[in-house]
Amino acid sequence: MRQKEKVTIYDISKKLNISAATVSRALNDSDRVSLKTKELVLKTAKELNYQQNALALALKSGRTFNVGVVVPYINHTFFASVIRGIEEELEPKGYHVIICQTHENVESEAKQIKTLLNTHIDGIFISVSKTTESVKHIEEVRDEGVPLIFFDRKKDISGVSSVTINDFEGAYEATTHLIQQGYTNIAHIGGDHKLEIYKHRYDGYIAALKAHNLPVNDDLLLQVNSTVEAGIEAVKFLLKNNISFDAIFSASDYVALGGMRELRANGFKIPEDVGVVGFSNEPFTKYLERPLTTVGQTPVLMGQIAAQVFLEQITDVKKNFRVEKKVVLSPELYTRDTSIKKGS
Amino acid sequence: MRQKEKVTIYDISKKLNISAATVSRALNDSDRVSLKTKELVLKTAKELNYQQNALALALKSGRTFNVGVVVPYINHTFFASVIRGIEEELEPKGYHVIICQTHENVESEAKQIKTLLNTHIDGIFISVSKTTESVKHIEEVRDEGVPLIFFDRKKDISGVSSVTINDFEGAYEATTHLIQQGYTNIAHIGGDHKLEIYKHRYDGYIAALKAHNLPVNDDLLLQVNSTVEAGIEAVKFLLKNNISFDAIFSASDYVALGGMRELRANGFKIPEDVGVVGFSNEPFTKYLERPLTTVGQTPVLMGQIAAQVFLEQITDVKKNFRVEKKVVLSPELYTRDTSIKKGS
DNA sequence: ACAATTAATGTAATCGATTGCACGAAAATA
DNA sequence: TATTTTCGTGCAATCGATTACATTAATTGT
Repeated sequence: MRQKEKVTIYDISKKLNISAATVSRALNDSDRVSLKTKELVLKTAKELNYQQNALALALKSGRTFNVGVVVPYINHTFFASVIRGIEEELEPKGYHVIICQTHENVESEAKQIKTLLNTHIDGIFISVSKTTESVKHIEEVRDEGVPLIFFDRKKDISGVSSVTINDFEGAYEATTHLIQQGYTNIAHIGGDHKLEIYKHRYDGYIAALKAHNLPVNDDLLLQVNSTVEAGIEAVKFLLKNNISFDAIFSASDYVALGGMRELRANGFKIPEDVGVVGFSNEPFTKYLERPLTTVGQTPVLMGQIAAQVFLEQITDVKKNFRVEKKVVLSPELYTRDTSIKKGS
Repeated sequence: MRQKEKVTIYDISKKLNISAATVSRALNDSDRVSLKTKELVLKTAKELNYQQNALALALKSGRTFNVGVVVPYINHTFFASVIRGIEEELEPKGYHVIICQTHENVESEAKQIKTLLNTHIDGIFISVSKTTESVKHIEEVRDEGVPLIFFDRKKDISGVSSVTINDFEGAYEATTHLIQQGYTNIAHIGGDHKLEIYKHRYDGYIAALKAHNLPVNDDLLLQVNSTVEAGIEAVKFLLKNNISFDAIFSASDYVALGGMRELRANGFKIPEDVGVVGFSNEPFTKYLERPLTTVGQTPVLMGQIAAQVFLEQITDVKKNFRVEKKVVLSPELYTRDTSIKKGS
């Protein structure tokens, strides 16, 4: 019921009739303590089940061994997997991961960062929200000297490292794959270009068309939210306006799913009449009766690498210089049923 | 580059030529400070952009406003959603959530808890790993006087609160639904009974059969891991041994999915030849071309309630008594395509 | 006008660990 | 033997905020 009184170095020092300073030095294996006392201290520390008080240490040293991760939503598979990657890499080094979600809201994002800074975390990992335009709250982190690492969704801020996916390449490959399968009239249902990732996917799509001498048709370009419903609406819009197309490259698996629903509802066969490629390799894509071709992003790896960049960064900070490291991971196309024309 | 020097109450006290004690009292709105100084302090605090040092406060008060959440895997939708619920409830009260994953490994679980305790968190939420049998490491938390709340997967320990789903009821309803649809030969592919949840789901299944005067056939009872592959294997096993069945109630959506794959591969039609019901309402279940009937668990709500129980607990601890609160949430059956016989 | 309250502020200890400086004792050197 | 090193410890300040207790100043009552 009542708190067990914690054992401190003073308890050890009293028991052995030596000063707390010596105990501290012994526990830290300082070479200024005799072997005899060192062993004695270590022994009694074990006996009394001494646990170092992390708070006192943090107050003194300024390091908490806590890092913060800020994401739009933690129960989105992608972000949860990145967090897992970070956690797996940092946990063995004694770090704890504090997670925060912004619900795609800048104000929330700014507030979360503020409280994280106040909690004296040793570093921050962030994937910015869709609504983030001003980056003042992010620059503040950098200016306080706290290591900051962007992952997936970044902003261009000098002196900040980032780990991202090569969205351009992923989109280019996906589009090229559709072209090679014989599709020539490929629609692109993308997302808001305020987020770099969607801009890059768009660019990759355009580049692939041009590389294969296909015309770019503005009618085939849409920007929608990343939901099943938005996908349904997008395809409805295309059909209603009699815009003809024989394939869809979607910047979101959810949108692709919605789109396929609507296409089937209108009698279109996939992949015979319309080929479909999504983006993200969401877990559900491979469980569909007709598994969806999609671009995979290796989120766990992304988290691990972000963590490694952080670890490099803190040793650099000690040396009092800042490196700006930009890591770009290659995506992988998972070629599945929805984009393979029969007999080809 | 270099750390901005943090502003402390001493900076304020120097600037105003008053003692740090008065500053502290003013900031805490004590009634032992004159209104004049109070305003003055508040004003200069804002001017200097003073931020309370959470570490110093934690060291003094023993409260860190951090809580720990221990789950098997954080990128499983269910757990991620529970965490989200906890986070949403506690964040407005100034708490931070520290997450840890055990990878279904007791040793890891024990270690995580140990380091959490050492970080002086204010409470721990835990869903135990599959391999957890001894509960010493968990009792230690209770004995240290740290509020502890089980969610979903619990162990019976006196003096510890829990928030769970009524798995019995969920299984009972799912099975009853199949019976009402006209299925009479229902197999149950469950999980290891070491986890209470699987035992309860099994019990619910049995109870439903008995309530409808259906015989319990041991051949129709399997225990497997919660994976697609295990589902495939399970159905293969049933078919190979010529065990006839016209429905499957699975304790896992993944297993149900694998089972359906294998059934279709063998020419069975779902739901005409075999009805299928899963458990968990994983996101993918509703995106299947033939959406899966499944039992939903309201994980976000579970997290929120767990958080509320925690908040009650800490006020109780102050009053120096412990309440053991057991909250059991009702699951909800999502009736979808895989269990509705045509024309019925 | 003087004692008794009350109001406002200051002093110093505390939370637990770390660390520069100082001190005494033993060992090495002259 | 006298003197300088070296070695092991202890003292006390520090990190930043809180709070019991002490102290001073202002106010009230008689």
